[in-house]
Amino acid sequence: MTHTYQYPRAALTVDCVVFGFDEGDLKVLLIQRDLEPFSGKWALPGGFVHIKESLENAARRELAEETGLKNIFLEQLYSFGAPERDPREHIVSVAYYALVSLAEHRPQAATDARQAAWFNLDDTPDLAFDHEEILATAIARLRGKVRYEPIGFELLPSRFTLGQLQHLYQVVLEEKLDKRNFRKKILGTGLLVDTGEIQQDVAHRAARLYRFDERKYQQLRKRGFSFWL
Amino acid sequence: MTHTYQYPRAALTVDCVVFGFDEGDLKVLLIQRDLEPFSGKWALPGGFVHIKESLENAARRELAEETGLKNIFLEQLYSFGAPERDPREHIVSVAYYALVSLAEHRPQAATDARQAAWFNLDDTPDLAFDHEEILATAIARLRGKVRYEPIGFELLPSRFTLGQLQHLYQVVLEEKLDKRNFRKKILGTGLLVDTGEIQQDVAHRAARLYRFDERKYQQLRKRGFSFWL
DNA sequence: AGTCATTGTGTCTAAAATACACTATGAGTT
DNA sequence: AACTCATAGTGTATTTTAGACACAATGACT
Repeated sequence: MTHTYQYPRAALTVDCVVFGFDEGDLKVLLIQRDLEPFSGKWALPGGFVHIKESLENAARRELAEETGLKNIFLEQLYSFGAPERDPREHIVSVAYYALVSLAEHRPQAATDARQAAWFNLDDTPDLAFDHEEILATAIARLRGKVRYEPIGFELLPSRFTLGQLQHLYQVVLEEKLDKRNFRKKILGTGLLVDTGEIQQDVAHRAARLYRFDERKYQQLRKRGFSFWL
Repeated sequence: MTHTYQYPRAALTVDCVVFGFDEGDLKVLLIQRDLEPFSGKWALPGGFVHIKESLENAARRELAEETGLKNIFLEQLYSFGAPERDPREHIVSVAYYALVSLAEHRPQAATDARQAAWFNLDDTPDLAFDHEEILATAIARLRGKVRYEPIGFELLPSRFTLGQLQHLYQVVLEEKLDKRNFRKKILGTGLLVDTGEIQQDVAHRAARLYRFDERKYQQLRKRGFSFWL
């Protein structure tokens, strides 16, 4: 069955930049294309938006189909519509970015045949289409946003140590932070709750585990509080 | 002539939230629709994206056609794609926001037959489609961005007084600012150049006219400087 | 000469950011 | 048992930045 319109229409896709954090490095999830164009090249997970499907739903559906990831933090990034961005025809892509904790969303066996793999951010292969530009835009957004919204927690397991949190911020912001000042500031927000538990199986003094108090953050935010780092 | 595709496609539009500032108030430019759906209702200027046209070009073309505005500050805002946002069919809209100085882009005789008018932000009519949501998103973006990027200048004439600038910030941020502290901070950035001229035709002491030093800002920005207010 | 609206200017105080170094813990090694 | 190693955990003094605050200067208009 075919569909006919009076004027030509661009096709519409979604692409997702999935960031993962894993004791040490910030990574991005890529899939290897098995179809033309750019068959064999690495690309961001994504695909065509179905008719009568919201953009965010399309992004979540494609993520689930191509990478198995569900119920994760996902936010719209930017829309890319340069006419020559796809060699076939004019395809407009609405990009999203997602944050996951690698500890809680394990090795990502792609549910579908395509190969999916995590790449260190400073060691990514050449990407298909304009996906390098999309990735660069996503990195810039993550760096900018992590300072004034508590989204960094999405990259950590639900219980984490202050050391892990500081390390995450150092990797994302690409700058060294002072331990005492960092702890003072982050605990000063009152948004971290000491779970009473401590780290297990580490070859050094075990640290306390904290969790982020989402409820409290939402309450404070309504009253004009803003998160800063 | 018609165009046929294997799968149904959503249509693609752009919509523009044009903010104008005029000695006193922040306004938004709306047009009155002359076609169904929502004929007679006010709406954001915008229209269908042509095939092989970039999104930003489409926004600039529609702005020129519907409002006569050209060569203005324009930035992508967000994409709206809820399936029921247009009663006819699934139409995805990429929204942009624009900033103009009303002093330099005068009363806006719409070039095309449609009526265009500036509305005070706290006195806007009911809008067609989901344009109220788009407008709210644009206001939030403007408020957020004005603090850490020097985009406020786009709303003023190229030469302006510190009083006008302070007033603009007060209106956008909806808070009162201390005159001496404001001047100290804004002059402290080194990004304002005293043109040596002074205001004409005012019924009180005439103020110095400044201009924003765009070149210097771009240089500083490369070296990691960030604008704060 | 006086009124009016707005410009333009400096200091003191409070708050926040930054710099900085040692002891504590517990696993692993000898 | 003693030692090494890696990381956790803690406080103060200094510098920087933000915020409060009041009055004289200008120039058009009456």
